[in-house]
Amino acid sequence: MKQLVVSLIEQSIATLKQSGAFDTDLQANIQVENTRDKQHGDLASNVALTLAKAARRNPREIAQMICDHLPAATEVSKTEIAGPGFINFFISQDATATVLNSILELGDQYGQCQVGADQHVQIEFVSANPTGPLHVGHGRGAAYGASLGNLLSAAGYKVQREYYVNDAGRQMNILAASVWLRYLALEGETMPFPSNGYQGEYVKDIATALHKRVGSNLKHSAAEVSKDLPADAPEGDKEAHIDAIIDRAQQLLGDENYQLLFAAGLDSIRDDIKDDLADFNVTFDNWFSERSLSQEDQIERAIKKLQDNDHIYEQDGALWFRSTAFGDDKDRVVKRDNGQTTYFASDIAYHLNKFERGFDTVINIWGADHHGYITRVKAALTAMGLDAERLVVKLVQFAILYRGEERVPMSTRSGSFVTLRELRDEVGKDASRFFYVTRKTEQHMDFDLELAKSDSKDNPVYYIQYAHARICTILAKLAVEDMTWDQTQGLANLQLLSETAEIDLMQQLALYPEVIASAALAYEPHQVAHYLRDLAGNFHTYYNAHRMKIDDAALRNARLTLSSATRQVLANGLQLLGVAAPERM
RNA sequence: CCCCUCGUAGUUCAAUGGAUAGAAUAGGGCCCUCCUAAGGCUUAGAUGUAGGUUCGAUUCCUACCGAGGGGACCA
Repeated sequence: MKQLVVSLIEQSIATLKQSGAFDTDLQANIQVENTRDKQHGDLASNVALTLAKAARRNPREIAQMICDHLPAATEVSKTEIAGPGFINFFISQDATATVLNSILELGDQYGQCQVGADQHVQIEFVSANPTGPLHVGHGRGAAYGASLGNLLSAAGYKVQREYYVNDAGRQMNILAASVWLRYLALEGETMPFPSNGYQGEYVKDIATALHKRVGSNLKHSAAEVSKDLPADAPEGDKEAHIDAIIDRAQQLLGDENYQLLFAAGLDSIRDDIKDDLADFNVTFDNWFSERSLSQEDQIERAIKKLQDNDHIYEQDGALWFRSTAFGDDKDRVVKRDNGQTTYFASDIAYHLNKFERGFDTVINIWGADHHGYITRVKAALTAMGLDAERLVVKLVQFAILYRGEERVPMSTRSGSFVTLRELRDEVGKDASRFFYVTRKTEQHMDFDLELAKSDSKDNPVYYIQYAHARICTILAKLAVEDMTWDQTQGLANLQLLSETAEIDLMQQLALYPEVIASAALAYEPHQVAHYLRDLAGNFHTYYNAHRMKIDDAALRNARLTLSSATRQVLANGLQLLGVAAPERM
């Protein structure tokens, strides 16, 4: 419809140029937008305002000229000039109602579009360290990434969803050591738990499972383990203390048994995260192991690539990437003087790997605490001869948790956090998903657990689901009143849908494909959430004002057809957000 | 000190540079002999401060104030 109006305006301007009223070289940038206020018609263009300067006339005069020369179109019932020079278009009821044909024909495909043009996009998100269960802080990134993936798919992109498993770093060794100490305790070998170890109950659970499986095979005496360890905090250095325990574990257990221990922690937590996310309706196509990078020499290869391009230098025994040449604040170490590559080096290799897999666009969803990495990662990509523009980093601001007035402190290490699982149990999957994804990612958000738990009516997701369920119930209970719904008859009688509420609802339904395209291009699923809220509101208003189960068969069929189309769009939108569309509530 | 994000009704959030800044909740007042009142109607209420860019700024730029997060040969 927008396209039609644009072309009408184009034709009018062309006519005016031919008649000499406008200069032939006048360039018109024709924008047509949906009006916010129905008094301004259905579509509006500001073209006259933008032409005012070039044409040296006042905007209202130009608008009048354009209106006078618009070709006739049955879809447009009326045009008006308003305000400073807007041209408002009123769309006929007939043209509006045709959207119901599309919706019912396309079903769950309605709203899909091809703005993605089959481009391959990878979305990497969550990627939390597998050192403990996900907490509510991860929930936002999970909800956003999953919804974005669905949205981009609907918009015609080929999407791969990936989780980067940080299974290579020191934190994983700390986890292994933590599991070991809990395991030893089960064997009666107790020693003080390191202040820097992972203290959560889940570590004990992993130890218990491990103990059940391997018996005493990993046992060493507490005296042996704790002999000559550097002091823990507060007297000593907690980092040196935990590192010494890790070294001790590797010495005493040997490589094979240490790997067994390590894998027990990693596998258990990764599987748990996988289940946790699946229950949150978040699934991945690929779980990418950081360790696979070093096993396949990809890190060395990435560093070599930077070296070949002359962006690496040696200083103080370490290898540095000259990222300042690409706008970074300081140069970054990729290989330490002890020969170990840094986390950043893994990141470079990982991103090189991603681009080598042939994605047109690579999207990283990162927590706001990672913003400092954007510049350096993009610098590395550029230095390796890749187009850094193809890496899109979306930062997700933290959700600040409240319990009523009180702020909930969050810390993984101390084990004092609200897990995502607890949130789901308390608030519910649908409400949590919707709550997270209703805000745009840049917005800092307050998450009040008390509010979310205590009274679920405060959450608009139920309002939308309720609209869906209402329609389902109406259709399901027709038989009780000896009534039928004939969709073909309904579509043949769409001209009967002339109430304001009906026209508003149809117009809202017609907007859905635009919302999908717009939300996808902006990477903003929250647009869909807000749209659904509005759509549900339109339906509730309609429902309260007019009856659908009525004796007049023609009108009944038409109204039920409209309701059914509304149900379809609500279901399609909720599906994108990973929220259920219940048939009754 | 430097960098990033954000400041909009009492509260939680919207608003491709456009017309009278929208919802939801909380507060006033109404609507179930009627398809689900988890609903509807109605009323009241907001752009942190100061400049700039222009026909027009919540939106773009600068400074300041306030909130959150970064600034390792840690991951």
